[in-house]
Amino acid sequence: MSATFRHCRHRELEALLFSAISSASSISQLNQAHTLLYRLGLHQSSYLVAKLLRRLVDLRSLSNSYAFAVFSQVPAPNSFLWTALIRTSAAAAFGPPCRHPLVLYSLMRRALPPPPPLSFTFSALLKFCSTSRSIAMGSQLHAQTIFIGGFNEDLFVQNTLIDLYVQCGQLDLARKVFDEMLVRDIISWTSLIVAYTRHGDMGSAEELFGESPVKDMVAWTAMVTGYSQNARPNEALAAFERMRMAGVTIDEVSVVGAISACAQLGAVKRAEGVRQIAEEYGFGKNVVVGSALVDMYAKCGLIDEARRVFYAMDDRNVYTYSTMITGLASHGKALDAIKVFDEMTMRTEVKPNRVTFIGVLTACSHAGMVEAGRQYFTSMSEVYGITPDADHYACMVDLLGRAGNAEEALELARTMPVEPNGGVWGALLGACRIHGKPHIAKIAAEKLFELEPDAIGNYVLLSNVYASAGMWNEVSNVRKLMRGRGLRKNPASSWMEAKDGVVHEFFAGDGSHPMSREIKAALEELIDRLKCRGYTPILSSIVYDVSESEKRRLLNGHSEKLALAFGLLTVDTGGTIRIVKNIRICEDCHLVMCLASSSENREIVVRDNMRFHHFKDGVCSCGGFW
DNA sequence: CTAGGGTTAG
Repeated sequence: MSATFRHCRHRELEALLFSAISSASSISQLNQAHTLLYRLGLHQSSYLVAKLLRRLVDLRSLSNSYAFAVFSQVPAPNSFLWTALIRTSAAAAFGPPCRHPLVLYSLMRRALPPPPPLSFTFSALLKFCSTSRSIAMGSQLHAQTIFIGGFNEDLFVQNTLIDLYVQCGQLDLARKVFDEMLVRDIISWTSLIVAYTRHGDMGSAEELFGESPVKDMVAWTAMVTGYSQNARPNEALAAFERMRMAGVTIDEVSVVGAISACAQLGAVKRAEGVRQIAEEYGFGKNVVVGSALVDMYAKCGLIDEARRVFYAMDDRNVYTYSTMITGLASHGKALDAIKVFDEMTMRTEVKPNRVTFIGVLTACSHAGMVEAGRQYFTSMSEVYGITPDADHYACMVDLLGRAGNAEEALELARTMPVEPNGGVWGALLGACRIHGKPHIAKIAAEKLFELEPDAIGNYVLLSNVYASAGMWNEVSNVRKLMRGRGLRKNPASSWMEAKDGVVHEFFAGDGSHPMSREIKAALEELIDRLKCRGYTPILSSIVYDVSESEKRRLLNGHSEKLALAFGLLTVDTGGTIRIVKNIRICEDCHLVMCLASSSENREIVVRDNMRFHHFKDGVCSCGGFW
């Protein structure tokens, strides 16, 4: 009777302490729980100590000596406790007195009577190999699993094997494990689907997704994010829509892929729709969702809405701040970007990272703030301990070159302590496009043709520099080079979202749009009105050696002008015309937008591949820096 | 226990 009672009390106490450990949210609370265990004589319980170790891993406050000390107090650790210790050691950078997970495993095998090894212990070892990318150790363990009875049907073991090979970049081996599995669950399918999406192989991902017998929220989300991360925003949104149609519930993670797809499209109506869904479910409070929304609004041209979301957030981390800074930079609001950076560094605990500095440096560059840019560049290593990499040097080359100092930019590219990448030479070539330095452009382009032989834009840029300088022989040489390498231009296009959310895309000189005739007429009328106000076409924007009248004809066929005319015809009076372009806006179109913004009394926002241009009352927010 | 997340220069 009293034994039963004592037993009951013991069980109750154990349950109480178990929940105390589970709810510990800091290392000091965990310490208190441990002290309690000690006082009550329960520090020898494998069950409770194993929970303690697992909580230690969850809290990421890993102290291996502490873990080992706690473990050592248990006289007869069972296999659960051993496994927890292995996990602790696998999660940390192990050092004395902690041992390597495999060593612990052999100690465990020696300490315990020889039972068949537990699958979850083995999974913990495999997981360790997977996180530490130890393919050699992992495949040895894999070989062992083959001889252990039941492991070929054990989902934990098999799924961890898939993960191991995926993490080590061995997709074929992961697929082999998957194909040979006797039983598969949704996790096996999804692991492999995600592996394909991360390798950019959406075809295989689609195939697997189609074949998988069950599709849950995570699997659907994997497809949505897969499309989004592979720059296929329309398909991402379509998948998101199908997912909701199929009645699958969504969570914070599911909406992020859709939000990021809207950011890529720059389509405001779609964006508002997805935002509404996110808010309906109350996901807006989540840091990741919030950061994605900030990015989405910034990339859709609604920088003030991005700012509102940013300031309404409760938690902001380095992603949130970097996104806001980069967003402001792309809209040419350098001072605001710097203000956000200062808020972050002076009033919060959030530490800037390398991406944050890329944002700050581009902000300076896009506003011509050379001295401020130099100071931030110096401070990043001296104050924040971040060593500038090639991307940061690219920003500096851009900063100097854009401001008209191509010689110093070239000098920096030549003397920088890390190997210059395509970004560095590309920034230099871009500077030459603005300031016309054919001899420097040639140096930059030669490096680029080696580093990025297939990047068509570099050839076009060089040929443009030569064309502006009237060096038609060199222009034709560049064109020959392009042809010789079998490169063809990505068609330039501009697109615009209509009132109903449908996206209309325009190509240069293209007459396939249903309203094509009206658009052409409206454009001609507009150009005539602008000419009365002193507009002269900038013929040098056409880089072909053709007659002047042909140049005029080509200029008026530019896709952004077609989109502008479509906007003037369809956007309500007083509404902002928002155009997205896949390449940089040309000088003539830039001028036309400026003039049209005042003559038509319209705000026009153009997102090109680099940044935003806000045209209002005849001026552009870029201040001529683009 | 094992699957899905946001920022990057020309």
